[in-house]
Amino acid sequence: MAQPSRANPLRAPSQPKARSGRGPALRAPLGGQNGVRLGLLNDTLGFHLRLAQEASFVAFARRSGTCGLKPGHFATLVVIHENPGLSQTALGAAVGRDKSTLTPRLTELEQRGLIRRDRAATDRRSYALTLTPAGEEALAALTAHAAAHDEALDRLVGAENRAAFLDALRRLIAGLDSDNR
Amino acid sequence: MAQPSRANPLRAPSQPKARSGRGPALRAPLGGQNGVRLGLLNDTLGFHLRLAQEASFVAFARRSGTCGLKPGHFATLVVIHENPGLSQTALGAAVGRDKSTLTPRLTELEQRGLIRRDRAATDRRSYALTLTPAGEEALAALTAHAAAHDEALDRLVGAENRAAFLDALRRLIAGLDSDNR
DNA sequence: CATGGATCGTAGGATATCCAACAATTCGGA
DNA sequence: TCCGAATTGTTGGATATCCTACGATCCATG
Repeated sequence: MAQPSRANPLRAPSQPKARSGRGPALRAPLGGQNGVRLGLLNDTLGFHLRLAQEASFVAFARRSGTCGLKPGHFATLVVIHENPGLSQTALGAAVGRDKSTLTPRLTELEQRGLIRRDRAATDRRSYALTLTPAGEEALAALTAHAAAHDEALDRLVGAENRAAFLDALRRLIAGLDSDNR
Repeated sequence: MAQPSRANPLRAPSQPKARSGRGPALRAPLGGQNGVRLGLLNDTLGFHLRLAQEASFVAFARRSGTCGLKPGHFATLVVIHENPGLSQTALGAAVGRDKSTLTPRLTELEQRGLIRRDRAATDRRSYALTLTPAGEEALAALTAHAAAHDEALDRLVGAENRAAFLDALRRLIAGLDSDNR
């Protein structure tokens, strides 16, 4: 049976129409606050995990973009800072990216003068990654953005829930990671 | 100052070496359980959100792959099932994907006979999406996988924490989404 | 000290995703 | 009624990511 399709909340978001046309396009509210029913999805951890992560990613990108660096660069710089001399493979394992994904990212960071890739003396296959002074500066700037970002997340999660929330995420990571290999 | 690099836990994961070489490659534990320090990342919601989401995605993909469908297909089918006749744009808004991303996905689902795209009578620009009987069957199979998956997530999060965890995710989605546009 | 298996970083191919631009269509005002 | 603005789905270009394959290198075992 075909939908009556009159005053049908399912057809198109049909925004209030008034927009001061700046930037890309207004995105419709996610998670089915449109009048679109999500059914099973409504009570599913996995789906909400995805939406929350993507929203967080975009929000962080908006902040960090002001200094010409994207979210992926942040984790990269932090880990190099914390572990000077580590290899690309080890870096990838730590930040959760394939080593082949890091190749162009590190090339770019090197060309921008933020990191150094020295051939490791003890193993000439690998590079020893370090931050340059400029890299440390960039990291400091990014760190400020990251702090502000995580504060925003904290406010949404609620300070009293933060620890439990983070623990739950850690359990998911540890538990699923052991499955995923 | 160059790293001494002897007994240096930062160089390479250097797995226990014994592997029964099957499948792709063993992935090193994420989240810096390698001996690699994560520094700031260690206490950051955003970073853990990303790792948890990706792990969940991969885990679900492994389940759903057994019936030839990927995670993205699940949300698509659920929402069409719940909202027969909706448009591609409305679907995209609900599942959090750009309409142009859905074009090839819907084309594929249509070719596999799982959905129908009828031109909407009232608006000939848009399609009215519905599930075919085969699509309903596929959805049923996927739903079983999804249920098992979310049970696995529930176990890791802890039944007593589930509601609070989900609420926190919802607050993040709602709060960040309003920023991200 | 040879040699085969493991590991390093890179290159290439495949996918998924976004945004911008487009033709077709709809809709709201003059 | 007519026209400009908005919307629909598609296309094309740009990224980010993964996996596989590869040459170079390392290392454990003979």
